[in-house]
Amino acid sequence: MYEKKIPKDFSCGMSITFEIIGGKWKPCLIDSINRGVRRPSELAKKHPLASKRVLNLQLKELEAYGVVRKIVYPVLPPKVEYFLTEVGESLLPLVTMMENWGSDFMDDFYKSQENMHTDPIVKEQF
Amino acid sequence: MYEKKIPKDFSCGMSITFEIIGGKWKPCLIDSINRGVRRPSELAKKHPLASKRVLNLQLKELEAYGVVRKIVYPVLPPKVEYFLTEVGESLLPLVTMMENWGSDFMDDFYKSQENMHTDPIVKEQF
DNA sequence: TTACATAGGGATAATATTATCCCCATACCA
DNA sequence: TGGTATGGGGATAATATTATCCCTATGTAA
Repeated sequence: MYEKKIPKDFSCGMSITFEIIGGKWKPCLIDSINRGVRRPSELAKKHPLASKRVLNLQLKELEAYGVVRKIVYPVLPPKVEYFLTEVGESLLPLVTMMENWGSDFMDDFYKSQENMHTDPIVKEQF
Repeated sequence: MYEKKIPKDFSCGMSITFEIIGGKWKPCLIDSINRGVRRPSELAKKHPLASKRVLNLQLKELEAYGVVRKIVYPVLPPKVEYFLTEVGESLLPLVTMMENWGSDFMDDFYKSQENMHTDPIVKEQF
């Protein structure tokens, strides 16, 4: 965490939603925790492309916003588990919908990447 | 546009969805265009907090991905209109859902910002 | 002793995104 | 001539986000 210098405008719902799930790995974390992957080490194995550092940071934010709850067992070696709160569960339909839309759009997406520079339509008459 | 150096991983739908609507003003633009605000100058007036520069950039990306279609009328002063494509319209339920979720969560959100540093739960017995 | 597993975070570098400012072109109007 | 409206973008600065590396702590097992 560091101090933000550009004040964020949270007047519309969209900006809040993005603040909550806008991190690179947050939706993945929510999904994984929901599927029963609860411990940090397990989450790290599940997302090898993400550094542990970032996963920790994003879990911390999710916890701060009440999306996940963290349970620390006072044992050694340490044991920690994350669970979705009610708020976190209420995000699941949204996360699912975003995942599904992206999957459906995937084919078009790759095509649009090929011809990235198409000319705009110019209407000659109107 | 500039060359990205960290290759993005578009293997899951979520990452694609974020690529499409992940910009700061993209959901706002999609929503506004859907509501009939089609011309760049109108969009700029509707979103005074955004610089025209960024709006242009994000409109360009939306166009490149086939979310909006740009129509240029060859007149002076210039006239341009943006419309949602089918793909763009298919995003509307998602955008609406994100907006609604954020609005519903808004109260909790402000509370969670007040006590941002809560202690994690420590289970003494398990 | 050494290594391992576990969870966490400091310090810094790299990259990505957005903000700011200022310029272009052109028809019209006063 | 000078100002206005319109759409667009270059150059650069500021900020935000993520990546990399490496260190802490501790009980257990080899």
